Amino acid sequence: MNDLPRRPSRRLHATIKEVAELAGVSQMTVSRVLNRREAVKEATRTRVEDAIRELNYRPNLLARGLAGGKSLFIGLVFHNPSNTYLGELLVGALQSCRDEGHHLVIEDFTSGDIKESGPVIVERLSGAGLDGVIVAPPISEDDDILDALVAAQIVTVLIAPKDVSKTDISVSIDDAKAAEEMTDHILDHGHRKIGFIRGPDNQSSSRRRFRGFKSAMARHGMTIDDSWIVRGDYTYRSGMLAAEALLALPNRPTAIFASNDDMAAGVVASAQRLGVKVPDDLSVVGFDDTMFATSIWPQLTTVRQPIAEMAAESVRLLSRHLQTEEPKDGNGETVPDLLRNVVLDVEIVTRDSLRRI
Amino acid sequence: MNDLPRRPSRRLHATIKEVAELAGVSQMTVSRVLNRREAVKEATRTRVEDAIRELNYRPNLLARGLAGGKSLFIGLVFHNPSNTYLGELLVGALQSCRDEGHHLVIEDFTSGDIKESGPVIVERLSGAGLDGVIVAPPISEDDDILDALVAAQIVTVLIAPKDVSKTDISVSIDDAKAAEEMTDHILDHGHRKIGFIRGPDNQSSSRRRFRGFKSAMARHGMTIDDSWIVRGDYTYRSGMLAAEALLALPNRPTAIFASNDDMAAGVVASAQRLGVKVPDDLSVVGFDDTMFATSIWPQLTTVRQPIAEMAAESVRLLSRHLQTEEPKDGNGETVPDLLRNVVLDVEIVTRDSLRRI
DNA sequence: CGCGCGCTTGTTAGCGCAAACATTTTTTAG
DNA sequence: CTAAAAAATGTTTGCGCTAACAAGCGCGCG
Repeated sequence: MNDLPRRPSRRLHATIKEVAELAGVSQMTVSRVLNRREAVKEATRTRVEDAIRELNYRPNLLARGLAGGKSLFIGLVFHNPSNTYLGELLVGALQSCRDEGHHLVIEDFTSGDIKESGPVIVERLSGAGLDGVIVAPPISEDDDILDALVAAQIVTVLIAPKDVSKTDISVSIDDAKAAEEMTDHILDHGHRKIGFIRGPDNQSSSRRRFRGFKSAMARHGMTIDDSWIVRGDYTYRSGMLAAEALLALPNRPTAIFASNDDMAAGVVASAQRLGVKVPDDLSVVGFDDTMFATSIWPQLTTVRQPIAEMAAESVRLLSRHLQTEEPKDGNGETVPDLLRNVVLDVEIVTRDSLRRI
Repeated sequence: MNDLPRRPSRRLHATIKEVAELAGVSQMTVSRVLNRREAVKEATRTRVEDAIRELNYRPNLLARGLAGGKSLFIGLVFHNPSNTYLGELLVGALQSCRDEGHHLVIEDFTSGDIKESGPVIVERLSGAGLDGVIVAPPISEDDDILDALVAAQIVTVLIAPKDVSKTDISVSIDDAKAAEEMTDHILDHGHRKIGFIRGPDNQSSSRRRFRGFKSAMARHGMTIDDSWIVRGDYTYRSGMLAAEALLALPNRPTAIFASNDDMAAGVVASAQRLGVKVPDDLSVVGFDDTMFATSIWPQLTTVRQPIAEMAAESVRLLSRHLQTEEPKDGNGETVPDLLRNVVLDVEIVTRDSLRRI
């Protein structure tokens, strides 16, 4: 009868208190070790770290958040992203949120009309009690919404914004440089006749990718045949159409650089339909490394955007700014040189759709 | 000069204390109203609810979790899902987590070898201090891992499991029925010669879909020509290959039912390559309604799986079980008739790849 | 040699909420 | 109409952690 402990399903996790006891220090010291912001003597720190390891201690995020006073809620705002993109975004953001002790609140504005939703979005966000928001494209390109966000004094991190100003916080990749590298890559494979499928002009990434292509070509002293530049709109269908146009040319390109994977997939489909073998008769490369790239056959050589990493970095940036930006009433203590605009590296992934000639 | 509002970034959120004051009751009473488990007089409840509304009070999840002793962390376990699937899964789960006051912890086992990871996965999960986990396919079909989970006494909800036993908690769709309906749908469009592309045999969904197809055909008194049944493996490439086989047949089908969208997309690509127009010369339908369905051209008529809803429901189920299943010492109070196996409805979405003949 | 200063560590006081127990009010029964 | 049970509400306590301040310690300098 004595065998009923009062707490049957008690937390198996050690608390900071137990760590403190084992290490022979106060809880506060343990907390300091955990948060690495204040000085702790090397010997003490080691002792504490050993105790942490021994007890397999993991701080309780709830308690930490509560005590710290920060509500720790971060919003992730998006509008009709591809599921692919969203999946990666979420994984990255979530990962980072865990590390930083934040909570992700999903704010999907897909249903609404993006035009009208500036104020609506802002209202919903500020009503949600969020400490800050991360804005994914294409909302991150929408001036109206951005203005509204600024006006509402919501700390905001933009992913792949139209242009980085000093006023905003952002994470992006260097589309132009990436496109340049990919163009170099194609040229390295011996191609000289390279077709390019542009994206829609209203997306800044699209413009930057085209610019990168042009400058690589220029750098190599190649002239660009205007008929080899076709405009698409980032859809599969537009890729198909563009490929039909390109392949109907008397002097047709040996390689096509589509500015995203959807269009590249469309190109491959069109080529196959027209009896043009990829990559034997035609090389095709894309951009983004979405699921399309590996789902179709042949798999696409493309540029991998570190979407998850961008999201993770956004959370980190936001977190840091949230911690510092507490306006201390009047005392306009300027935030030091906090990173505001991070540009992440991009990588060319080689698969089967580009061949050396 | 109407200067700065008092506290620029001070907690905009009311606390339970303020609500209590406004309603003229104790904090505890407010808490009771919020948690609806104990008796509160109608009049009091109304007063409290008014106060809550007036102050726009929202309970602090952190504090609630801390005080309640439940850590509220739910794990979502997956292995190499398509990003599409993952995106939907996450959105649904996250949504529901918010409603239920849980926190989602992403556990991605993509990197590891699924074969060997049974114990590893379990260890990582129990080490993470999770209260329960949701297991997405294909892990939810892996007996070893499931057994390990059961042995470790981790409360688990399976999404689309191999088969629903009385012992587990699951959310699934009725693949067979969905396939049956889609087959009816194709037949309704006048097709009599219907090719079917099976998925891999080791995935139970694949088998169920095939079964559904067969029973619909049988119900309509149609005999199935064996040469019209081709095996694929759920990949685009296998869809292409299958279509080539099917279209090379002397008496070829007028419609092809691929058991997922990836293969359906492959079929469309192959057909186009062979000069067979979709949907004019050949109708194609898929299953899942992934991003492929709308990305390619023509867009696929397919069966939409409510993935987000399944994830959301999983969280709800788990939450309910977590609340009830607290082993109350000896007193084996059986959980009442808690829902254990939920089957969600599926919907046929009509787009452009199926045509009436 | 003593004061003060910087470095390191400890102490105290909650964060917002719900569990456990205490108290008051209402209902029921005799 | 009163005692006891039941229902409704209040009080206290502490979840695990960190902020803010206090205290101990060693050191250099006048």
